[in-house]
Amino acid sequence: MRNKTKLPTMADVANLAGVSSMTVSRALKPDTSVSKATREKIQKAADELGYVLDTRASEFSSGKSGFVAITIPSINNGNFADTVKAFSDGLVEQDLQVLLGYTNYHVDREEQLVEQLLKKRPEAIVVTGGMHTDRCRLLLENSGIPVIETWDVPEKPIDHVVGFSNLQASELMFEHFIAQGHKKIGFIGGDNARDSRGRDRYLGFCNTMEKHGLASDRVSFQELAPFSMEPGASGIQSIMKEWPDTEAVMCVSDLIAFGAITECQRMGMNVPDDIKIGGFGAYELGQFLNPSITTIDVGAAQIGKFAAEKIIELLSDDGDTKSAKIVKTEPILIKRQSA
Amino acid sequence: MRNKTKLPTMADVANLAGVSSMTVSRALKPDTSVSKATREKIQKAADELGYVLDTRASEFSSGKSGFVAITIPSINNGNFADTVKAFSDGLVEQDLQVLLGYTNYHVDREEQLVEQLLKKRPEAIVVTGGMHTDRCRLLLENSGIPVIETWDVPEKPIDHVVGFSNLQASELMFEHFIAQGHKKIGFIGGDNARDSRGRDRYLGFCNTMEKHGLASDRVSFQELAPFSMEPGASGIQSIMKEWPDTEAVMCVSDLIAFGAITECQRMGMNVPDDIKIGGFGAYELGQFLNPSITTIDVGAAQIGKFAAEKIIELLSDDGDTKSAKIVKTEPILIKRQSA
DNA sequence: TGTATAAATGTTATCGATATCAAAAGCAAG
DNA sequence: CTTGCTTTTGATATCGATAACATTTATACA
Repeated sequence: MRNKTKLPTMADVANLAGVSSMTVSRALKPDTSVSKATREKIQKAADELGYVLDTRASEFSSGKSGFVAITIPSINNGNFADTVKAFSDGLVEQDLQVLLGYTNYHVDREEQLVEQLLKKRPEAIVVTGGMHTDRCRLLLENSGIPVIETWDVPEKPIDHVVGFSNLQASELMFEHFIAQGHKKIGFIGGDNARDSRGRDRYLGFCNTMEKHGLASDRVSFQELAPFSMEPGASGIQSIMKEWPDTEAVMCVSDLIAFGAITECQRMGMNVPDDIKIGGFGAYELGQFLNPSITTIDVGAAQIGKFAAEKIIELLSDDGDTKSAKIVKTEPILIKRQSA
Repeated sequence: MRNKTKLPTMADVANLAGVSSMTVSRALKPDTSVSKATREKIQKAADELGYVLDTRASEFSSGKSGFVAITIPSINNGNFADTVKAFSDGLVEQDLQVLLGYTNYHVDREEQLVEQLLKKRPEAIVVTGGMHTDRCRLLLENSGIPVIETWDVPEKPIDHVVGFSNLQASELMFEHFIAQGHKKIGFIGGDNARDSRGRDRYLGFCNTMEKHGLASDRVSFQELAPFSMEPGASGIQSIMKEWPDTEAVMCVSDLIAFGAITECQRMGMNVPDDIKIGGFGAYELGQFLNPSITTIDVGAAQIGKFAAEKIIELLSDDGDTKSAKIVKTEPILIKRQSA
């Protein structure tokens, strides 16, 4: 049955234990001066009433919310999940909880989300990427809390950054293709307007090709920004149809690469003998597929870990923070079978 | 620079706009009686100050927290991510936010998490599975809010349930194997002590085998409960080493099946010609792998959707709720290439 | 034993928004 | 222009915990 009666409050516990509510407040948190006997008495009373602290009141009163916010483009993406996991693991000890929101690769949704999150007065906020609406930027700038942009190195950072250059990262793959003697190279991407990191990877393609005097027209952009596998299949189909002599293709993520490789197999092509396919993100599945996927490891977990460390430092900030505002992680090429 | 000055409050906005803070409060939410002129004046003042509502104060004052809590075993799992996504999509319109926590398949961690979440006074809570510590159960029972257990049909539900029988679901696969004439059938699972849903799938194996007078000893349990692919590879290796004539194996999840299938390929075996491998969960990657993975679709998204609908109904509850306390989804076998 | 100091507990004011009730302003109809 | 109604706005108390300060009790040491 739905219990409509009011939940017990601290005052109820105080009454039952025969102390003041202030003493209850102290007894319920560690490292506060309450005698052992009193603490036990209060704990007993609290248990008896089934008392659970109301953090809404607590947060309101103390002015601290006890959590940090993080926004990611998609919840259903192993890379971002790794970042979030490392991030939250890094904050557990500080008694900081993580409030997670996902933007579905839409800046408008991000703006809405950031506003919602800020209303809850987090102690810091982490966002993915450096592309925001003007209002979102303003909200973040005026929030009065540390802001960390991740997974990218924006030209004009709002505050702190933990990320890497998606452009340089993708160049690693194309240099790898070119070093193997390939010239007819393609790229399968997503919606560049919505996903600036994907766009930068594409720009890495263009740059590298240009640098080596090669054409950069073998490109297929698939609609879906929430990366999944199907666009990889369609993407490779359309590239092979238009440019059947393509030698190597990089996909904007490993999931796309997965779709592309398995589609190649269904079309009777051998990867890597007939065509080389590279991915991005070092997803677990890339290790196990036959052929295993050559990819770029961007250190997704590391980003989360660094962001957590940064936040801990910023929140415990006695005086001025010494560490760099911009922390760069180093993407590396993981050479496997597919390319 | 870190802005240490206090953020503007509603009173500041009221001052600037020349009205009372109560009027500001009303102007900032829809469907409340404020004249158009006043509302615009207030909106202008709020924008000018960069005012963002403090929901901590708001929640505290109104007694409503505006969010619901959900716990899942692992953040890094497409199935649960689907449930969470559908769940949060279903609640967006109600202005209910979702606070997500993951238990890492540990009931102790779940207890801790549930307590943390309840402290924030959610308006409802959704947990995965029916296995809880005694204290966790008690906390949930005394919480005074709707509780929904999902992904399972517990024998003694706490309150509401949206789930399915993992035991019956896995039987579908074994009946499928047996209908094809196979007798030497195996199972690759995880840590049954921690994952009761995995254990039920194993029990489905035992039941079906027994029912048909077949042995159920071809089993490998891998340590990792946060399912990933590697255990599939080790699992199939150990089964094939001990029982080389095994004809069909079901894996406790598609990710395990993925690891098993690709490992078979590396060992030079053909799936499904040499051995049949089934999965569980209908993950996207199973559709694209060659061979595509025969699996059980449990309707992960549907579970989230139903849970959201239930919560909306329960929270808007004028009188007594009419709908069933227990909602069962219907797992189905998806026949593909691997089995 | 008495004084100094530390530890334990209590009192009061307060955080910022909102519920509730009260008052003022706007408006229609006679 | 006045009565009676609706719409809009305001004043005040309040949610439950905690910060800050005040007081009492315990402990140490001369």
